[in-house]
Amino acid sequence: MLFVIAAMETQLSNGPTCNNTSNGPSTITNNCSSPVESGSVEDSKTNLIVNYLPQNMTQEELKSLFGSIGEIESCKLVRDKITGQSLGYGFVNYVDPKDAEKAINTLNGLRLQTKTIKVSYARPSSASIRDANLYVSGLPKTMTQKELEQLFSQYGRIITSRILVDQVTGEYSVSRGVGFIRFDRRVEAEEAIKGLNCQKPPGATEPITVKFANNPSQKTSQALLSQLYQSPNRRYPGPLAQQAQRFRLDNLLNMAYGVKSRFSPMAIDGVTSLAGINIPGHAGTGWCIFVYNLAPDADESILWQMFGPFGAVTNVKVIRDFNTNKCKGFGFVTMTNYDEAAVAIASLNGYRLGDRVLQVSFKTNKTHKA
DNA sequence: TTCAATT
Repeated sequence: MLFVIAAMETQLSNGPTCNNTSNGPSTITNNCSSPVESGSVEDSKTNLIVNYLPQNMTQEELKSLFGSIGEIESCKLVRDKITGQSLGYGFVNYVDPKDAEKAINTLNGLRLQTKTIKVSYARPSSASIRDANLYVSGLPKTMTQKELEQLFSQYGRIITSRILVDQVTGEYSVSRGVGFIRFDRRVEAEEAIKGLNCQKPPGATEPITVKFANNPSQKTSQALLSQLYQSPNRRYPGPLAQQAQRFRLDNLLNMAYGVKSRFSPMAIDGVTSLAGINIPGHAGTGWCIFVYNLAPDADESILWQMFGPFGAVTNVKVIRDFNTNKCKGFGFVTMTNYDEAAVAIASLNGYRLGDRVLQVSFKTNKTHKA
């Protein structure tokens, strides 16, 4: 894979900047790559951490890219211990501190494929900065990243923060009420949990949940396997498939002849985020469907198989217990088109899967319970 | 038995 230097962004004259693009966490506070932040004498002036690297970028390519700035003492792409997959970040240690500074000024914010890389000074490796990452849920949908940081900053220095959003449509995006806060030190994260878990943020009606984040590297083999189903085959025997196929054919005919289905609230689709009105199941770009009464051993593939034949499915999720990894009895499916989602619901609600009768509906806005 | 979420 080649990385085109010509795609380099105009960071050259701007100096160190924070990466506030949508593909990675970012700090609001303007300290994320400034040399001034390294107050400690122990802080290296040559060692850089590079975040948000494209998944397929190799250590050699990382070295090649950063070697264009100056002589590199060492370079390491961090990989998953088991799978060998890149974890999307790495370290580059220069011989000359001036080159490290130059690399920040030149390469921070560089766009590589779908990513915008972040280049900043690495903090000294130590036990105290490990496991300082928090997962926060139940946030008010109106809370901004800045407000999130303000809430947590009383407990320590925030390294990165992020609020997860539904897929961005133009300028608009909707918070999923879930986010991350990485503190400088673990003790700060512990204090934040004590102080904020199960507490209502100012003005909020519901308490938030604050806990240590999962380690992303311990992504289960099950989760990795489920990615193989991102291209589900559409073979699904039985009358259901025929119903689904007939509907798809109807859709094609409608498109060809300009016939508008009696469903299709497409007109509302484009304005929901502007008007702030809530339509069941509607989340930014698709229609979220609640599937209830799944078996404990249900997995993502069954959802792909059931819903795929009805049309464009962008996401499926089986909700599992964190400890047992067994399905908690429900899951979610996101479909792009209202018509297809509506037919899928009409067809699959009451459907017998094994010895269970499924209940399928648009997702409602039942409130978060910690 | 009825609505999550893990950059």
